[in-house]
Amino acid sequence: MNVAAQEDLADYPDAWDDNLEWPELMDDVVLDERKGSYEFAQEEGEEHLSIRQEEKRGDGEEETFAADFYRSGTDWSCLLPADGHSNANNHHTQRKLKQGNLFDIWGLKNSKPPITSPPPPKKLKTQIGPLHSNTAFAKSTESVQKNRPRLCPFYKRIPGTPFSVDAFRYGSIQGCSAYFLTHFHYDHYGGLTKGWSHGPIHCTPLTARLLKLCLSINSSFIRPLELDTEYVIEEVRVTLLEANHCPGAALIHFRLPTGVCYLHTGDFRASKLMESYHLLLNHRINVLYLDTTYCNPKYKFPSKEYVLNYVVGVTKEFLKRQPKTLVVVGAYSIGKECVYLAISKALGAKIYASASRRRILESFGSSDFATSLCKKGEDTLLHVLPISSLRFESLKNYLKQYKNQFTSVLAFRPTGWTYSESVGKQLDLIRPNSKGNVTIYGVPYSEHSSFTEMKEFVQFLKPDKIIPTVNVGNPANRDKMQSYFREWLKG
DNA sequence: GCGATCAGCT
DNA sequence: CACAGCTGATCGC
Repeated sequence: MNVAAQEDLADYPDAWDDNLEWPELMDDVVLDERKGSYEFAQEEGEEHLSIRQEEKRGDGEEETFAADFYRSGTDWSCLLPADGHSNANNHHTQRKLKQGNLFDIWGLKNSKPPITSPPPPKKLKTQIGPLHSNTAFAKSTESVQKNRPRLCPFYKRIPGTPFSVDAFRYGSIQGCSAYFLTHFHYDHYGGLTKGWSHGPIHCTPLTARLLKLCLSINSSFIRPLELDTEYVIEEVRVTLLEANHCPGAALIHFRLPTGVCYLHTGDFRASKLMESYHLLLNHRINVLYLDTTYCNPKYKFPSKEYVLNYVVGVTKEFLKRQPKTLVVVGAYSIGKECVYLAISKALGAKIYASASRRRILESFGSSDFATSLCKKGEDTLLHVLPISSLRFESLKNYLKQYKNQFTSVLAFRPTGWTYSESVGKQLDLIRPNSKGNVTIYGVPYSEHSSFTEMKEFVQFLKPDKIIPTVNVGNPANRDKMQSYFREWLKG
């Protein structure tokens, strides 16, 4: 998930009212009138304007994100089309499009020319006036003045429970006595520091180890929960399920004493295997908190296996032509390990990783890493590096360290990004970017669901209600996603 | 001086 | 736009 998107939502008044009372699931909802004044920065003024318009549309009734979802019940059609969206759309056409072209990143030939747009308005620091001063979140006036106050967005709380999910950046959350962490990625654990003392953190045993290893979280606040095991926490039955994301990532299934069931996907890549999870087969999900990272049909990518095959094939071919090649795989802290494991197994090569990365990989407790990691770069042709170092200049310099053994670099940048309608599964169309003796392949290895995978998962699950947790920062996006959900679940 | 946080960047 | 951060600057202690 993206931090900026979260921030966008954090700016969305309704989404972070800590005092928001959770409505009964299917009841009509009238949310409290928002109080407090806002001074919106120039920077995000347009966004806020569109939000405010949205709030005000209708006959004096509030039309907010939370209200939309909680009013909707099982009837998707009651989500009214927005009148005020021309504004939002305008805003988007004006937004700067400075994204690197993904065709370039993947080295695809049929690169579209970049869309030109007028330069964005100058950014100004956001300043928000006294806001939610009646909540536990209103920090000292100075910090409120200087930093935007951050209140837990409503979609990070589980109604009818004292639980929050992936919400550590908001200090002590009022009414929250158990904090859940779906997986160990910064945008989900952000805010956790070794001084954490706001309540117990529930997560998988692997994530628990990383909390201690990397963040020095006090063990007394960590509650490891085994996968596929039901725990009763605060009278709620809680079960973690494998999420097919990064190591230790879990879906969280909540079953309340009332029988109401929630599924929070955290970040996940939906798969057919999940359709055999007993909990998902046997209990109707009332609300699905869905990782909507790629909730757009333009996001298509092949299966992981397909991409791994491709990577191994490219590597073998390359080594035939250039036997003295150093193979580099880019990676974040955790995730995408399969890319270098696949190469390692195919070539029978050890994997070099920095000491800090080895500590993390070894903590996974997997026999794969126990046997395949090595401590010295000279001992193998296969290295894992931070994905940020996969640039020509950096790799050229890196190669110099090993100039006695290697004369060229073949690097893979696994990314979930794609927006190609035409490429789809045609990995043959991927072309590397080369400069001198450094070759970089961007490959579509994703640890989030493709649009189709997401759709099939939702259609299998048939939840009463879906709350997207990603890309919810602007109304147009939310409406678009809701219309997909409606389409998927109709009939 | 240190850790935490933030804007900007990829 | 977004992945999941990283970097360097700034803030608070």
